[in-house]
Amino acid sequence: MRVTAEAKESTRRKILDAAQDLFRTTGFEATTTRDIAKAAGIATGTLFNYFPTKEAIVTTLVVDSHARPLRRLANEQHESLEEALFAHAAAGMRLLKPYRKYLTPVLDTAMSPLVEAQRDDLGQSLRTDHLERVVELTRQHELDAALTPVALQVYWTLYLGVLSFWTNDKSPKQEDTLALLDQSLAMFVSWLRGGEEKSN
Amino acid sequence: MRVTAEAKESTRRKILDAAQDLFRTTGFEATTTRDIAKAAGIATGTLFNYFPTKEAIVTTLVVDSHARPLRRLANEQHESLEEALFAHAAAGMRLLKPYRKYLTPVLDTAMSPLVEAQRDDLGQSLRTDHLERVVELTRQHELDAALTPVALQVYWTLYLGVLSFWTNDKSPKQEDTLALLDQSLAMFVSWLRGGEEKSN
DNA sequence: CCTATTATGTGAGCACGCTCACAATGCAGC
DNA sequence: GCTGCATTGTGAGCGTGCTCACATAATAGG
Repeated sequence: MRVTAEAKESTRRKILDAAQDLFRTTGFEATTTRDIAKAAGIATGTLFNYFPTKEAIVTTLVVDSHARPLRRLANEQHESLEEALFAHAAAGMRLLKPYRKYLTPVLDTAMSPLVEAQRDDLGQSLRTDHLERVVELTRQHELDAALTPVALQVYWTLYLGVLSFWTNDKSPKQEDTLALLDQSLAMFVSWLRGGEEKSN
Repeated sequence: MRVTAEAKESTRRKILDAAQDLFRTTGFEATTTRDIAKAAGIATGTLFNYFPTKEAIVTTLVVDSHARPLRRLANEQHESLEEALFAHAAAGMRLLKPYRKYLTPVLDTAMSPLVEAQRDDLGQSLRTDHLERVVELTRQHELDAALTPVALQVYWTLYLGVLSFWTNDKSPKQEDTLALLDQSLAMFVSWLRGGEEKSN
């Protein structure tokens, strides 16, 4: 069961490579599953032996890009929580950058604000990993008491809003997106501080 | 050209009624355009003479529900801006309530956070009308200086996040959604206040 | 080695949203 | 009324994403 396993992995890679290539050049929606199969040199049926849906392919591409978890810059101390969260979000977006143009299907499903909406648990890790780090950073700034489930829900909504905006950002270096991110996080953090004061 | 016009309007209504009925009982995705056509007593081709896409049908249902603009409670004065915005959003959701279960396609397209993503201008009014009232209320509380385009973008993101959550809210009376709305607006308004202070 | 069993590949075919060439219908000008 | 034009209705058919009954290939047991 070694030849088989290798062949299987090779087929999987061929699909992902072909898909990535086509998505980049032709776009997600304009690319047909038949196109991907042909480019990978397999039958359409085979493609669906490896991925349950077309979306699962693009989601896998995105998730795989997060496999090597950005070394967390050791513990590069950021002055403020804003700065730390900004750096964190920006790092996530750096990983997502190659997929920016066809991120929409991933946002709609795998990263949906609704936990219950997760069709598969493929994208689950994107959300939980990101949020875990948010919790960690918040704790470092001793504001974690304010991080209720609702607060996390609000954070994720804001982050998705930023990503969604980013998808179509026409400004030269997407600086509009960074501005939106900055404002969103400033609002979020100052809200956390407010909640904390009350509870003290 | 009277008989014709009447007939046309009648067909349009038959489609909308049939669609609303089927969406409610069967759900948006499980309902086929062929089903709608059959229920309306027309051919599938005819259906697409009236609505360009299946989504346009559900969007039309939602937009039509906003046709009779909620009388604005005269000018029922709310103590705080939070309360006013909460009442405004809650009023919007009261209108949307019949469509809660199949609101997702509308959120994804017509109400998308990306203005550029609007395929047609059908849902445009949903966004602009809602935001106009937000501007108006904010002005009444003399905080409109802080209402930058970015701030409006943030507001709309938060509102969509609440609606998206609402879509799947399993809590008995959707009180979780109201809590989320409350928190989101509190955060937003206190952020506006902060921005205002600086600019004064 | 040969056979039985399991894993993988295949493409015709399904149901869907939507289109288009054409048929039926309604109405104006005579 | 009849004819000609415009408007509305029709359903076979297209291209999707995806499925399934089956073919093929690879491994394990003897």
